[in-house]
Amino acid sequence: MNLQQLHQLEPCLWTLPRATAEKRAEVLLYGTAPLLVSMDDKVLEQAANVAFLPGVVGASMTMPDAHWGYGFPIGGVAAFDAGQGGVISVGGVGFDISCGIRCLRSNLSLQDAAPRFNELADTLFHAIPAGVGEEGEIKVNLTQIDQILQEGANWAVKHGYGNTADLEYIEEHGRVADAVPDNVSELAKKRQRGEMGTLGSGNHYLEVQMVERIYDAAAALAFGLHEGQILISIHCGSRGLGHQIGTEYMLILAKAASRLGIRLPDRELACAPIKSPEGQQYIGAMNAAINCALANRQILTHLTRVACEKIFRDAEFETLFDVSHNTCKAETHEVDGKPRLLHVHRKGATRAFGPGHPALPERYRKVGQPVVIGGSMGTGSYILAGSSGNRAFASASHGAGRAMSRHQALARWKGRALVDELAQQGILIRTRSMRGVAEEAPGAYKDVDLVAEATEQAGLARRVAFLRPKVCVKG
DNA sequence: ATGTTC
Repeated sequence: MNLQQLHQLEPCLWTLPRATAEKRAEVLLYGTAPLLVSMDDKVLEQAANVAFLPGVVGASMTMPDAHWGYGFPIGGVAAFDAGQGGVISVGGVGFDISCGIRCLRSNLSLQDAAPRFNELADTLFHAIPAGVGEEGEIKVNLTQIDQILQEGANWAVKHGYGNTADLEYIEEHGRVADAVPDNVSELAKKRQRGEMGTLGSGNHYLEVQMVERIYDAAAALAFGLHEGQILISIHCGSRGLGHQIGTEYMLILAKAASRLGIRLPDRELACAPIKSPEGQQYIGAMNAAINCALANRQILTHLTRVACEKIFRDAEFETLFDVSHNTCKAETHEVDGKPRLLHVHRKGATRAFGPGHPALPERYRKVGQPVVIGGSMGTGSYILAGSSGNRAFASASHGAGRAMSRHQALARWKGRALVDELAQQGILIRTRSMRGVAEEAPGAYKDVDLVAEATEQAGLARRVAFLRPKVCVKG
């Protein structure tokens, strides 16, 4: 991205100046100059396109890890006011609805665990179904799917996957309201029958990590983190069901936009007014998919515990938090001094409520919401805490963010060589797809350290801990 | 991201 066309407002905040006659909202890009320079021009173009959508409030924004996505940039945040013709967009949520990260903290130290990492890697690889279309041993029927879409992680706990303590540390306590299973097609539901408790593919993973560095002692204490501690992070989403909903509603919302005469700067921005029948229908289906993803991560949490207990008999894994980073949520935010109910699209962006937010579990309320920046394979991840100040409608970065396409990565790296290289660095990879590993090469991503640093400098969230990967089951 | 070109 060429920075000449931008105006720098702060060290980590940039804007695209408006032409006088132009009727669009502001465009705000969070990040350092080097991160922005490394981004494709498409990111700016897409963020500017979003600023033209009806009812956008404040600004169309991008996080420091942004990259080119379908319609909206990944790492994009935009809020809409239903009362002002605001829209809901499939591309603003993403196809992997409620993709996110479940983070578990353990009572194991690196010293305890390291001698058995090989065995742990094999056991987790065996216990966690991963790969495109891969099904697990758990089969559910369509009636049960409807219950899952309604009850989210609560359904999983009720059926023996994990415990009620987990629920307190999931966004919305594991279940979002206003899910409408009837708005989800039978095909979407059928695709999901064998995919509950599966990891999926692409950038999804299960990683065993060690807390290598603490940045904020008070927040680390609240989050139950200390140096040398073993954590497990599970990155996955709503699998076939969410993807099928995205595919179907892309068409439905495109037709609605055309029927209502909404002019789209890019056809990939298919959207409908929040108040329209199609908009409401999608919101009901999307919420159902969020519950599906929350249930999926809850089941995976259980499978992870069972696998770990085979190796470490006294191991305990508590849910630190579960963040979603592909959602649209109705939230109240203060705009020009007045509270307003807004539909906040976060696509490849994490909700990051600051200290004192009433939605946070009591244990974390003083320090802010745990935010996870999942790094690329083998580089490391960060846990942060939401900052006060409510910047970007309380949002933060979600990962390292791609720096090159999957295609480019395939041309440049070989999966087998990467696995060997990472093993030399003490990182054990288990995968069914060497092609997937090549696509996910660490070099195909931005530097996660720079993303985390910029996230903090931009005032979006503050760093609490750095996690070093040890074992990675790759989707 | 995705029963990876229904």
